[in-house]
Amino acid sequence: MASASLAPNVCTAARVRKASRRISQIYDRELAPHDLTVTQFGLLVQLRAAPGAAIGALAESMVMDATTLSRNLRPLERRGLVTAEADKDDGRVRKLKLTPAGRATLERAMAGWRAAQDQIATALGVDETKALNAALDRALDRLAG
Amino acid sequence: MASASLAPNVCTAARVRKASRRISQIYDRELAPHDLTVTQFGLLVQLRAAPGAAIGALAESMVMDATTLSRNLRPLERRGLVTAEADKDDGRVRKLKLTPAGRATLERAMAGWRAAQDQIATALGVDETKALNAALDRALDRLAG
DNA sequence: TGCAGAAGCCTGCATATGCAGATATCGTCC
DNA sequence: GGACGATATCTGCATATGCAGGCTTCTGCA
Repeated sequence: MASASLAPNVCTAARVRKASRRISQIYDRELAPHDLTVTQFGLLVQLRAAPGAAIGALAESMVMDATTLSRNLRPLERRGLVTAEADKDDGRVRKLKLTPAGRATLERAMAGWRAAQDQIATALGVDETKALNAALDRALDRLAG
Repeated sequence: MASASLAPNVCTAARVRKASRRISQIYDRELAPHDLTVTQFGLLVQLRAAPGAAIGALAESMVMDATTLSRNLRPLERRGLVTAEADKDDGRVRKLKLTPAGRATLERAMAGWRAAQDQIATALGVDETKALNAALDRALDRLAG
């Protein structure tokens, strides 16, 4: 019988973390010529889709701690790709927006993103990629917390 | 037709990174009472399975940069859970081993790991969990590089 | 033997991640 | 109007992650 010491062989965390590292590497390398990490690219995409979002709401939608997001924004603000101005109605809230430079950088970086996405699709196959995406979506939905 | 601006909606990186954050959080919280992160727990498990492993080989098996692994070992060495001694035959190599304290810590932490694993299995269901694990394994295999 | 290239590991740099706790603001209840 | 709890964000701390570049050691070939 399988002993308890073999248990970590079925560890979901080990797998998803490995996959995250590997896949992040692929995207990071394609995005590097555009001076963006995959994290930063994702933030810009989110902000383009939801201009004026607050940090807390954005953090929740990205399944990320608000403090992490707050700090991840720092390099983008410093480079002038994102601005954060106080909400008129609620002094606690910082409303995030893409600057024109941020929008332009995102446009250019899209080519790198597509290249990375193609690498994944080529390696896994289109169907397997879709299946993986769907499985991850289901997991995220069920683990929402 | 779907415009290019919607493309990131099908981004595999965003999904796997979100899932990694969420799942890591679950494991980290269960392992925290044992003073281990999920990364550290994983390292101890690997070293128990492959005593005397070198950093490079271990890094490759964990799909992790060798420099990252090197630094991740630091807290474990400092706490006396892991030792690294020079290889007799090759002065470049550091052979990693679990100390008795490391082994004992791992034993105790196994309960936390099981609790986290149970949370995943309960939320996703056993079949879905197996399917997700299998999909991640396939992806890691195809993306090996 | 000696040297050139490879291999293994490290440091420096920058970002990524989350928890605990602090601060400021808002809303509400009295 | 003021106190109190809730909310939004930030700081301090520690670990996690990978790239560029450097040092030491090994290996193979001349």
